[in-house]
Amino acid sequence: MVLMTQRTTHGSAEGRLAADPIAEATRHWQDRGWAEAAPGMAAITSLMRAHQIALARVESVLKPFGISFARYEVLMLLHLSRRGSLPMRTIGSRLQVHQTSVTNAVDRLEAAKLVRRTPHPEDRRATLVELTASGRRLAERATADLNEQVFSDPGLSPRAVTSLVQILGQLRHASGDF
Amino acid sequence: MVLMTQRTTHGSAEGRLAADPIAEATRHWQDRGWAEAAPGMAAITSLMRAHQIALARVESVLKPFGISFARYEVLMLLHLSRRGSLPMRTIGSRLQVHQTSVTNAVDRLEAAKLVRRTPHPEDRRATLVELTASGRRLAERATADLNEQVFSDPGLSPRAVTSLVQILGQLRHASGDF
DNA sequence: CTCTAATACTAGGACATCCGATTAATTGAC
DNA sequence: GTCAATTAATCGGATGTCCTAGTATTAGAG
Repeated sequence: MVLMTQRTTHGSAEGRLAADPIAEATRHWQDRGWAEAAPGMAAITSLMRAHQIALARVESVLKPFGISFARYEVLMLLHLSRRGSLPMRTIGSRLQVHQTSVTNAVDRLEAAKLVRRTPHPEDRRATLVELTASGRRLAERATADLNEQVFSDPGLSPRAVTSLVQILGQLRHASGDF
Repeated sequence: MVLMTQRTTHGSAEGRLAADPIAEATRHWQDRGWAEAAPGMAAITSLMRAHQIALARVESVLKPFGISFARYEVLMLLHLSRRGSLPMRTIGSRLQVHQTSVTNAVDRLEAAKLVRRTPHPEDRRATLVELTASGRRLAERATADLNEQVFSDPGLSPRAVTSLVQILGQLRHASGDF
């Protein structure tokens, strides 16, 4: 997930920490005459790696609850909705994932009795996904832990956090995310 | 991948574009008394979504070459190495992925004759992965396309790109990535 | 009202990732 | 030197994501 590099181990004794893989990749790009694309490569590669790190942190907190981040998102989407229920289709749109991923997540959540599938009253093609009492409890407890263990201290200064959200917002906007 | 929100469709005529899902999530967090964790939640959620977008862009460029980004990374790692070959183990360390993911990627690359497995001359436990001529050509062509279609214009101003790399660098560093 | 087009979901398959367990080979301690 | 601990790979299994159908059901055109 980090794209080439060169963990320079030359340095001193007992293999001191490797250099930043992304800085090394940038150097490679420049040496090969791709200087114009180097910053973009570094940005995207950083994004991939940071995502991997953040996801791992989040999943480790959710692990005790027996759910993945994907399933947590479905749970919270329902939890924060007025009725505590939404059509499958809507869940996919809000989370921006493929329909089949929703089917998959809901299958597992339903097996764990955290949600329940109900026929949509007005559209017989559709299925409503409804939070169960235990699903709601789990969503609240998981959020408390996530807020405490990850979101309250994401590993960046408040300024950096704001800046990051702003920049990624630009990127998302440029891709029609909103 | 975006965590709750509420695609406000209230507005005007023909359902105007939804509001930013992450801004909405932030509002929900604040309304529920989780203000302290809201920025971190927004940052991590933005990261997840931006990653998804960036990955999709990259994969669409690589698709014609018949490889995924994961396999492209392995190819480039070998391409940029001195000998054009590396032990499986090293590939996993550089890319920061599990050993089994490397086995998986190399299996597919080898099936496509883009790399070749060779016994390590000094350590019989290890296996060297070596780039084939066609693997090297593909790496160069894929990089040319990636540089041109994605990295040269990642969807952010040069200033934002620099800032992003810097901030994600902090985050990676805080997680011991380098 | 009827028939085609669009929509909602599920099924099955391809990939990628991680984890735990297993096999083979190398290291290091006594 | 010999044996336990460590290290390198692979295998099988669980998840998650996307894609391509395929099945219902609803909507819209005529």
